[in-house]
Amino acid sequence: MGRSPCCEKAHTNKGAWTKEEDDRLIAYIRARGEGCWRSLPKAAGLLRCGKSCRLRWINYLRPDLKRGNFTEDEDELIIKLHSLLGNKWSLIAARLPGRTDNEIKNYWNTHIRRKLLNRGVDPLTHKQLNESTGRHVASAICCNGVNYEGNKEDSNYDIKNPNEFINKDDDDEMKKIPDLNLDLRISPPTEPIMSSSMNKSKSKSKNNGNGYDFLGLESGFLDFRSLEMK
DNA sequence: AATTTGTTCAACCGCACACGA
DNA sequence: CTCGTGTGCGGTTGAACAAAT
Repeated sequence: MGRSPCCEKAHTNKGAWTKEEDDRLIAYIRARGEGCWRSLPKAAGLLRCGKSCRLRWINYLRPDLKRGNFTEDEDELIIKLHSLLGNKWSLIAARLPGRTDNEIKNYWNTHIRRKLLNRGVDPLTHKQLNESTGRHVASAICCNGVNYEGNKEDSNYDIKNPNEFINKDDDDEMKKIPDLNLDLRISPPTEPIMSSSMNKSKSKSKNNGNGYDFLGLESGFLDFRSLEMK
């Protein structure tokens, strides 16, 4: 019934990784490098499927990961990039050094979405809720399971009259980012950069001087300044 | 102190795509 | 061109923890 499993699941561990498994994976990748995820578990002596190993490495074990809280700048960058790219978490992550798509996705769902709603912005459309259709307003509020009328943090939000939404802190914050024009586009990248960056998976694993070209700072393609405002 | 409810985030799942045979 | 395989992505789940009752 259904598809066959992505890999041999008999005799594979699931759930949280142990310290020992982490150590084995790190040691193996240090010695052999990334790639060949399907065969890696066996070679590394891990009872995990390749996908699980890849995810663990990318999201947690990679040495270039920046752990810890997101900064205000990162928040704003994520919001801006999401308005451009939608739920393309991997593309957004590529522009945030040391952050993973999974981390950003989680952060979006737990923090930023709420933050935007507090500002009266629909996280789906990035438009003011009062500019959205009634359906959008309803979905943004109801489907996120957030009750604004009962939320202390959202005391400035009048659900009956989003036009009246005022938040001094957010107003100050908007002054810090006056260029947050959500009607954005990305200027066409130059050819060689485009080909290297868009040729994602393969080039990524082979671009292995010391890992990834986060932010595209080396290539220049992903430089935030290349985001062009209308 | 015990229980319930809410939140966070690591990990899983299935699909889509790229690529080589 | 088709098919099989490997990889990456985005959505979802659920365990662990925190806060509220």
